[in-house]
Amino acid sequence: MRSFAICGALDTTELHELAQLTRHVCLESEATVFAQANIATSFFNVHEGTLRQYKLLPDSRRQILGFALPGDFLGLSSVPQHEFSADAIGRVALCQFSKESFATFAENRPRLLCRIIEMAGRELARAQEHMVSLGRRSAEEKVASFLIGWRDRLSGIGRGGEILPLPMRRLDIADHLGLTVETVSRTFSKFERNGVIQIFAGSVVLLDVPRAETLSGIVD
Amino acid sequence: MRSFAICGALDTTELHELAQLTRHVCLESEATVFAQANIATSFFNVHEGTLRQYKLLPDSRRQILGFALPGDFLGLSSVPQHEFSADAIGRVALCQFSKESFATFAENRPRLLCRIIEMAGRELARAQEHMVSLGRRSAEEKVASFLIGWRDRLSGIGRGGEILPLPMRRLDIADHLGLTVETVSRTFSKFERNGVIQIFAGSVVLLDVPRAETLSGIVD
DNA sequence: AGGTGTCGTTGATGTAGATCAATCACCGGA
DNA sequence: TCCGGTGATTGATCTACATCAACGACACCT
Repeated sequence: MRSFAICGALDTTELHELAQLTRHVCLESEATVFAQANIATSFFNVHEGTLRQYKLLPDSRRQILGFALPGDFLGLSSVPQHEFSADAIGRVALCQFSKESFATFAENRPRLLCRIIEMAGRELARAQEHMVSLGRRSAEEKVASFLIGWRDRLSGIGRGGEILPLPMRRLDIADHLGLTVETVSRTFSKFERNGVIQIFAGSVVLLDVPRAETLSGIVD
Repeated sequence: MRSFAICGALDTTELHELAQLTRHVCLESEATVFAQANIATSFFNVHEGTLRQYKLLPDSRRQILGFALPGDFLGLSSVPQHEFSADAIGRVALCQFSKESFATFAENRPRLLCRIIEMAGRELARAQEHMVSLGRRSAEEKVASFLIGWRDRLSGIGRGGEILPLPMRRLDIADHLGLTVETVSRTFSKFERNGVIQIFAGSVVLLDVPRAETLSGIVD
């Protein structure tokens, strides 16, 4: 439970009470947590692993909205149906709450509600930053800022380190950045040729962070 | 005050109390409400008019995140600085609250907090839908889905009607959709040629909504 | 009325990234 | 061991949209 990001807003008694409402779920790779347009009956909290959250167009084009990591909240929706789909990249452990019982629990706990607002704000900020990438950055800038952003998120949950794991496939990165696999692959190769990164199976090493930051268009 | 979207969560006494914290502000066209990276000291609620919310890259590329309309909340941020800039498109009337005093007021009013969570969820959903446009839709689809979405938002606040006002300039639409002015203009012209819309200064009429919906890629 | 600035539109041309296609590495199963 | 499937990479070609350029319609000022 200690990885549950909203727990900071709860005391020991409350934590115990919340634990009563929690169901622990483990998912195999590629398993679906929920699908777009399904009725949302549960919230989820990521305990371990990585998920992709995505929307599909009728002709099966896909936009990956983001990747969820431990501590992230899933299914916070203002409408009864899920607005997007979510599935597991590799094995994933989740905490599941019924929407109803969680709502009852949270209803009269302002500190918890404030924490949720704060998390929603953070998520919105990430979405906005991503809109900049999708709308106004070149392929190189998209890939570079993705790598920097991914590294920062991982360090934010204490998973920082020399090697940067990339559990998602190239196609996922492409569908996240509004590019094709080929362009993502070419950009990775180019970065490696230029000594910015080193590519391994399922991970990269950021050899030249300042360079990557420049390429990402964060700095002038 | 009645247009304040969060008011539904308050009783008459509370409304009165909140009114004490409110400062009414009027802005001329092009006036800035707040700028990216400025310290956020206030929340705003749009009372009348339209605003653009945008992020700038160092080289002055711009991504318009969205347009704010009456009832919308501005400045809900998880960090002390504003994450984006906001300025007026035409004359705008706002309600301003100091962040601090609003926080104190909201702190122990769970119903209000829930309302804010709901609004944040709605905003996040809009952002996600927009990511699909930016990442995976063609220029035509972007423009068509923008028109449909704009119409729906206006009807949602009781401003629906035959003619669809577009207070923002073509450049704003371009920076919103990740296109250039020229492409937006060409697409508008094409739609008009094909009898989908009729163009006027500052507005359009949607002549063929089903067609526009098809073009937007919402339907097959 | 003439001058100046902004905005929208249209045309000609260029290019970043998509599409099409082939190859290679890797893995799990027969 | 061979074989089929998936993912990553690279090359050749194509195209949607950007870029560059020009012009017309207004609005505002003097």
